[in-house]
Amino acid sequence: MDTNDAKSYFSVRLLEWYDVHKRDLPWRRSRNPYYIWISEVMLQQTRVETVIPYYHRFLERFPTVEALADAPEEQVLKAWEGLGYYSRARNLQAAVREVKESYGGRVPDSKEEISSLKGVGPYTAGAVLSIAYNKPEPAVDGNVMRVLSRYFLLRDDIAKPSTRIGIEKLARELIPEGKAGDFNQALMELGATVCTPKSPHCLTCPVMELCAGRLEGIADELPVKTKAKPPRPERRAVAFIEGAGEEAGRILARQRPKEGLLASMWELPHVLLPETMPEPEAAGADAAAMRFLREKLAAEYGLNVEPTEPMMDAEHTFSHIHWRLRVYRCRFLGLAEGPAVHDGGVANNTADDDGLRDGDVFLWFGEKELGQYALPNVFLKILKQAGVR
DNA sequence: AATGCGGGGCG
DNA sequence: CGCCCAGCATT
Repeated sequence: MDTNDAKSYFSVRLLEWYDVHKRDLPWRRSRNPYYIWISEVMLQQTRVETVIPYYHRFLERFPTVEALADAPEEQVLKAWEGLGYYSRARNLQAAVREVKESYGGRVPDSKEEISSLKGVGPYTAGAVLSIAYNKPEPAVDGNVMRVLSRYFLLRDDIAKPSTRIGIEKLARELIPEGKAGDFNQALMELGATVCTPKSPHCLTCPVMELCAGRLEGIADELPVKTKAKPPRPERRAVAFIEGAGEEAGRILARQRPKEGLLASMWELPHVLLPETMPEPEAAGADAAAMRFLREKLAAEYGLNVEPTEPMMDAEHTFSHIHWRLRVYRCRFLGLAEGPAVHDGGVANNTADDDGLRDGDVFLWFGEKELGQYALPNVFLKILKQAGVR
């Protein structure tokens, strides 16, 4: 069996299979490059079932390049709330604004131009060019690297950037004339539904007969991938601060800095507990944590509270940090006020170890604010469990 | 090349 | 409940 035979067999059988087995997905009902682009950005690191409701809501709110370009960033972030990797939303809007200004609102169809847009890397560029414009460009994501590693028995570590380059070259050679969009989607579809990471369904695979990984009996050991290092643990004390009088029933929230982790998102104020603090189970741990929380919030933000009792625990794992949160109910005493940065908010500028902050914004959160500003899922869950709405 | 950046699903 | 999934930007 010649390698070229294995290649053409793969492409032909895969396309036949896709024609019969492709899922009916919302973004497959259109060739609108803007729609395809939105779906591809949402699908980065995110599974299809999660994306579908976001995709519908996002396009309902921002139906065109123009609409998204002209929207306040705050609304875009809110529409992205819960999807994670929020820089995707920020980059997407920056890119769409560039498309409006420099390309007359038309999503560019050349590799160079589309790749120059913020948040558009090799995968997204190839996906939009092939699916929306049927250009013969590879679109290599994790699915594709897994499928091709198995079929061609590639033992290179897919965690290495150089491996992706090599697989892109291979994928480019596999694209049948005039069928780039369907072929790339077929490759990813196979990875998502048949050639799955664990216990692949080889017996229903359209290319099983010539799959080198299966024939060698090691399909489920491929692809080779070095493991990521485990997230560093952090324990944090969270302040649940209920308003009184005019602010009764509302909770004090803080907007995070414009850059870094969860940029610009809203959250309940919290502080990192030193590793020297006693474990939560230890006697006196809560008393120590509440004292630390009070002192740190005052020093860091000029926020004066009196923690009264532990309310609940929560956990949240990022790829690189693991948060163990303990939420403490607090009595609000006052906030040193600075110039208001956010409409209706209370801003406070304080110096800390890093120098002057760019302005800490606090805001009482009620139903209206919850519907308007974006919070990470972990804080949404805390508020929901506390009965705030 | 290594690291920062969320959230969800599965066995 | 521990483990796995993984594009793009920055450094």
